Amino acid sequence: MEKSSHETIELEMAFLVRRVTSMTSSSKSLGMLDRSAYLFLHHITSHGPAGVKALADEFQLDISTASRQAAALEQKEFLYRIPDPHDGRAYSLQITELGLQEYLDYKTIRINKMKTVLHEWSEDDRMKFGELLRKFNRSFR
Amino acid sequence: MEKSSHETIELEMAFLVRRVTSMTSSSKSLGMLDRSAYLFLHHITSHGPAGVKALADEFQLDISTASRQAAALEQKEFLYRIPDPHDGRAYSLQITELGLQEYLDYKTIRINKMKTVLHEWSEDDRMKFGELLRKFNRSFR
DNA sequence: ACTAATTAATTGTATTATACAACTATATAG
DNA sequence: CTATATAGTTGTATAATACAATTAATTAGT
Repeated sequence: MEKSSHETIELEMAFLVRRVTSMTSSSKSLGMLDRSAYLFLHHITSHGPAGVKALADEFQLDISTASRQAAALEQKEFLYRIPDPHDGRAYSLQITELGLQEYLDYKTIRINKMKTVLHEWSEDDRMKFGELLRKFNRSFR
Repeated sequence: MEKSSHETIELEMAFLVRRVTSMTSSSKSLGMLDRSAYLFLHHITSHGPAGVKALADEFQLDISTASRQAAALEQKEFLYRIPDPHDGRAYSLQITELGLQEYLDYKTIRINKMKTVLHEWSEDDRMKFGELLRKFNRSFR
């Protein structure tokens, strides 16, 4: 009996998460950015400043988790906060020069890892894979 | 400037891991299997009994982590161990009826989740996605 | 206008997955 | 037959997460 496409995706997804997790945790030793930190910096870099709530929503994290991540990034001086002029409770998190530098450096490392892993693939397959991954992520929201 | 395929994959991969992690952690409340447990049961179910070392290698986990996972599964009576007749240090982990049941139940839940997420996709895209995910995972080893 | 309900964020606490290091017991090689 | 390697366990630490309680500010209902 052949595996259905759903079945294959379901299984390979479990594998994938394990593999990617192990890949990122091995490089963590060298003060690397963790996954959420990377996503935060990416989001702020490409969509502009955001508050803790917005980041939590975007990444389906509990607000408390997002708050701690933001605090950690602020403490490392990768982000700084300015109070929202219209709402005394809220802050806007902005990226610092140092944060941007760190983000770009880490991104380069990640892209190079991908290049290594995918160097034998056809450009066609790589494009298709990227496209389907994006589509899959969008299907989730 | 267009994103390169590597760049797209790199970014979407970070998203994906976050999404999938959040999906599985939300269902965890109901005594669901965690990711590694699921992978262990899958592996033993489809490749036969295995020792802690083999499982650790297969999933690129530290042996201590694999040992604890195995112990947890044994404690829940999803696995049982029999001593290796040729090596007094080693054990072979086998799946119990209960473990198999749990594995199959959880698998069904996961597949159904995938069906929900992917119901608007063409079967072509689903097949291609599954295929590329498998290929990606194999590229990693 | 004033109390009630809502919201943004933080902090306390617990859990889980993980790694690394130290250790035990067995097996294999010089 | 000693020295080294291997399978597995246990101690300890860390990171990412969620949930609950709390604080301070905003918005809505009467």
